Amino acid sequence: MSGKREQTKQANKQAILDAARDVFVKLGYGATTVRDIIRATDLASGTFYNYFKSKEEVFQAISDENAIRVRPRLRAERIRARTVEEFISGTFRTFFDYAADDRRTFAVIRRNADTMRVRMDTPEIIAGFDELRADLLTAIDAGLFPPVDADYLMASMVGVAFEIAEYMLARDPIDPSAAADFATALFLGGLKALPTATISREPANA
Amino acid sequence: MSGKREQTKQANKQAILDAARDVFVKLGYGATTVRDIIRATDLASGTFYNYFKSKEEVFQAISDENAIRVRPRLRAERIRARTVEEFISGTFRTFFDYAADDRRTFAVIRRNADTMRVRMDTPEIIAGFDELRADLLTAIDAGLFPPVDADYLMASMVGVAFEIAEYMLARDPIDPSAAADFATALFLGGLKALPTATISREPANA
Amino acid sequence: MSGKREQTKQANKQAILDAARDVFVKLGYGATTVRDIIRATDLASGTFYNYFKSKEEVFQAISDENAIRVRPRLRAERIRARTVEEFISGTFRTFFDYAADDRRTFAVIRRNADTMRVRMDTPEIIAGFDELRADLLTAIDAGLFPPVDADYLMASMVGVAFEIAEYMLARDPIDPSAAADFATALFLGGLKALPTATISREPANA
Amino acid sequence: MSGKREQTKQANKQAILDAARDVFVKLGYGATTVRDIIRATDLASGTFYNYFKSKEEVFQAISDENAIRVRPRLRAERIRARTVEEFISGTFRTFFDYAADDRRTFAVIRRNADTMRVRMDTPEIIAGFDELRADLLTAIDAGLFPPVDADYLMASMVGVAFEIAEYMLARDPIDPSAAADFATALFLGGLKALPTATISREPANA
DNA sequence: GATGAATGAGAATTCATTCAT
DNA sequence: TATGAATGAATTCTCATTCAT
Repeated sequence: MSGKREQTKQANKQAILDAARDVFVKLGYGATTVRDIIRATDLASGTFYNYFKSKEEVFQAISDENAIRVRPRLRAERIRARTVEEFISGTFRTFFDYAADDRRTFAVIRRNADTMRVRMDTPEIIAGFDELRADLLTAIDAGLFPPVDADYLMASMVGVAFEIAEYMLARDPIDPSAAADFATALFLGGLKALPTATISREPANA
Repeated sequence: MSGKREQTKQANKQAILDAARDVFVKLGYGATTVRDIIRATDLASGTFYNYFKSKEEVFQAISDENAIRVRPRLRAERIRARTVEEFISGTFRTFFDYAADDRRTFAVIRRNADTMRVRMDTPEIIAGFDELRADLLTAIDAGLFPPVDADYLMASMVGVAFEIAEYMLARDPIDPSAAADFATALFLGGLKALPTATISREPANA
Repeated sequence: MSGKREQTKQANKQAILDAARDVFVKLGYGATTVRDIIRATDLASGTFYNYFKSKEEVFQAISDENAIRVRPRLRAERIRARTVEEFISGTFRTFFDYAADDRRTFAVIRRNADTMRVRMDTPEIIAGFDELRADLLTAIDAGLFPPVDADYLMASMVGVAFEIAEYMLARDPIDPSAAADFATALFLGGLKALPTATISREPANA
Repeated sequence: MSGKREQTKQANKQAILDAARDVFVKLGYGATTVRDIIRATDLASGTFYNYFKSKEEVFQAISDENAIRVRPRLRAERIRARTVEEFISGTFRTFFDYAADDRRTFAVIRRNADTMRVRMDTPEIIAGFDELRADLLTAIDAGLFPPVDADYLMASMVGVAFEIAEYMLARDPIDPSAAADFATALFLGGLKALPTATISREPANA
């Protein structure tokens, strides 16, 4: 299971994943072909099929790899939360920290092409949304949250998280903490609770 | 200008757009080919190219058509707004009404493929985001809004609008008013201002 | 036959021929399409077919137009010739003068593309070759020429004329007289009769 | 390097070249499509593109293959030449021998289509012209030739060689020796040095 | 398992030509 | 006659996938 053979196998698989991530970011998912991915490795075309069935599968593997990495952290934050504040701020903080850390992979699912902007949610990511929803329901049951529409609340958190992340990553320096503060304040107190800022007139370009 | 010739041209162009919208919804943008679109019309393959250069162009035409239709309405709402409440609620109400009305087109840009969920923002849509941002800045200048981070606030509104719309459209009956109330309350007062609801345990499937 | 209608017809036909000549020179015969020719006029595509059946026909019309223009001159020179010298020098002189005058059209049949060099002989041009051959036979019969292989002599004259013309047109200034002198001397006395020249080491690039 | 794989590759490439040559001769370069070439092999369409990018590339490969074969022979003749006679006669003799030997390939670059006659010179052929020009300059420097216009002399030899070859190949029997004698005599002594012949009144049809 | 050439279905696109206006 | 959009056959070319080595 961990002989030399096994090592090569792992190395090949990883080489494909790494190459694919780069190519997806560069060309976009739609325009990427299996050939493009292979060309970005030093493997032969046939070898690809020893590891993946299609570019879809590679894409999911990359995307899942990350969802799987961040989901448990998000869960842990929410389970540990004793107050609404902790639930909300823990979730956003973890998410933005992760997005900042792993922004190359983030770029795979959230791509700004020449003209179009695309966001792709894989099953694993969507499962993360369901998890959030379930945790919200649990929190409502526990009396932590008022009995609000859990779908819409989940949707709101997801929408704010992904959309702000986009603009956060376009800034220099990248400041996940500020992003988390903003989102948290919004959810806890609405507009009037938001941190005030020096306003920039530059056009946003995420 | 309105001879039989001109009429036929308009009809053909519209036939392609209609067919394309259907095919995009059915197969997803990525999987759709120009051939698929042509096959869904009763036109000859060459005719497609008299009107569009590629499926990208058709997609943009469809997407833009709608952005162009809803953007002025959104602007009007925001310009008319005399209070924060009007600004926020007017924006969401208009957006969700539009999404409910034109949900077929909405499905084109926000599509649930076999497994993946994709959202695509065309330049025209993105221009709508910039417009919102500009209006927020104006409102801040006018003292209507506190001086908050306009990019993040715009991002939050966009994220919440698109994400809630998704779940709203999955419900029966579709209730844009409730969606608008939810989003508005969130932005005006945060979580504790949200309308309470009878909680459904069914999994959300947007 | 010469009403306004007739004038327009002639003008249209000429417009097509002119445009075609330009396009043939620019793109080469092979790469040129009927659409390219039409685009270079301000006529509609259908109009083309009122005048020509295909690009082949246009090409031939252009090529023939010229062959028809120069062939009688060549004939006249040869018929008038009372000596071998007059026959040879008259032929070359007329040919090179024509090539220099009408070099734009000459470029249509003798094109230097990026990499390849192409020469195309239309039936009208080939008929000109046959005419030369016939005149040579007449001259042999008349005792003007020795009884040599008329085909090969004709071929030699044609080969020398077209090939030298190529290089002549690449020079600045273009000197048809020098070209004619060279070719004439070669045919009358061979190498040792050739005019001596200051030798240029620059690579020839015809 | 010479496994079964490598053998198959060579065989496939050659099969394409052979098929292409046949098709070019049959249909003419202009009318030939990549499909035509593929159809003339028993390979799959995609295979063509493993070896060549376009019909242009195949054409050049065929044409170059031959230019490369004959050029060294021509050079050798000219370098070995100790007199003008040897230079001229060696060049023509070698050229006409080659044309007679390899007349199938010769037909590719000098083709009589339905109506038009086309001659195409690829870069490799043109390089052969430059080589001749360089050798002429060397010979002039060496005092072998008088200081004549090397471009025009080269052009004359090329023109005569290709044009006579055309008619030579149309005869039965094909007699490269006679062709060489004719061309050599022309260049050495002009018209009056040409071999006399029994005159045929049949129209030449090259 | 790795290789990489062969495969051939099928996608995009062009283009000559027609024909209703 | 002129127009120019529609036509659809035909062509180029790509690409996922297979399979002999």
